[in-house]
Amino acid sequence: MDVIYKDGRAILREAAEFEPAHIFDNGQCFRFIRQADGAYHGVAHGRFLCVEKNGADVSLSPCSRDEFEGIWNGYFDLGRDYAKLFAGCGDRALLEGRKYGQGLRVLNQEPFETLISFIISANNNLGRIRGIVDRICKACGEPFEYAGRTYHAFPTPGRLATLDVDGFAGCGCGYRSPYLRETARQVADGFDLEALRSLPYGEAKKQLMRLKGVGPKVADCVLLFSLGKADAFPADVWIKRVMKNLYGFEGNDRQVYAFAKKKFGKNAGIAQQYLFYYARENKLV
DNA sequence: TATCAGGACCAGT
DNA sequence: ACTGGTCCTGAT
Repeated sequence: MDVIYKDGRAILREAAEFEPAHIFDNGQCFRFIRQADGAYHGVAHGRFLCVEKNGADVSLSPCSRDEFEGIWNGYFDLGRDYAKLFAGCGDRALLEGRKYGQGLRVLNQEPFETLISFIISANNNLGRIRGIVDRICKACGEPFEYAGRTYHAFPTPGRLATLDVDGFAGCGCGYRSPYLRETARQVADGFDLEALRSLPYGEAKKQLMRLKGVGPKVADCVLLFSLGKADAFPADVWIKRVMKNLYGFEGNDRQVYAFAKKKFGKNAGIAQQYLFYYARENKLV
């Protein structure tokens, strides 16, 4: 990946495998919002970032060399060569999905933010999840200024644990409020999310599911989107429909995972993201 | 002990 | 009336 630094920006040259819309509007991330001019504005790692595509180049700003190498390179999973992914897999649906979804990348987000966001995602839709997460950040996330505007970092576990159930409910969390309060408190009290990185997939998933509001689907999302487990395969109602329609496979979460692991290998979770595109293009969902 | 099915559940569109 | 699931309960 060719990167140049200029005027406080990092510019990725000829970034065919980086398409902001496919990255930010696919449901993995809730804090980057499309602006009227097509750029995406968001907050991660306690800082503001503007992401926009200019022709074949991608611009990240503000972004110094240190910020790129220390934060965004990892956040956007730029160490992985997506062009080579599944190239020889021979699976028609997946290759079609790759084509339609080119430029999609699986982010490496912050584990606590991902955990809380996906507890909120249960029985919910993208627009509403964004609203709830935004209100939570405004309620107790650290404020900071950028270009004359105020933004909020995602709350630390300690800060989020100061919200009571009514506080969560006031942000629109509904019946999830007690789950969120309990989970925030558990993490604030020492539940070590980072430690899960070094555990094998199955063990890490079991640990996550001890937290309130975390079932198999939410656990897989946290593992895939924030803990580097590319084989985690979130089995939601949509992907189950895809599995049935494309592969004639039906089963419970565990069976879907086993099938996906066998079929798509160690990057099954990334394959899952592309399969959505195939399904969408073919009006299967 | 493990697995499974069924109902309840906020709130915005 | 619908929603990118989870919790709880009771049954096998």
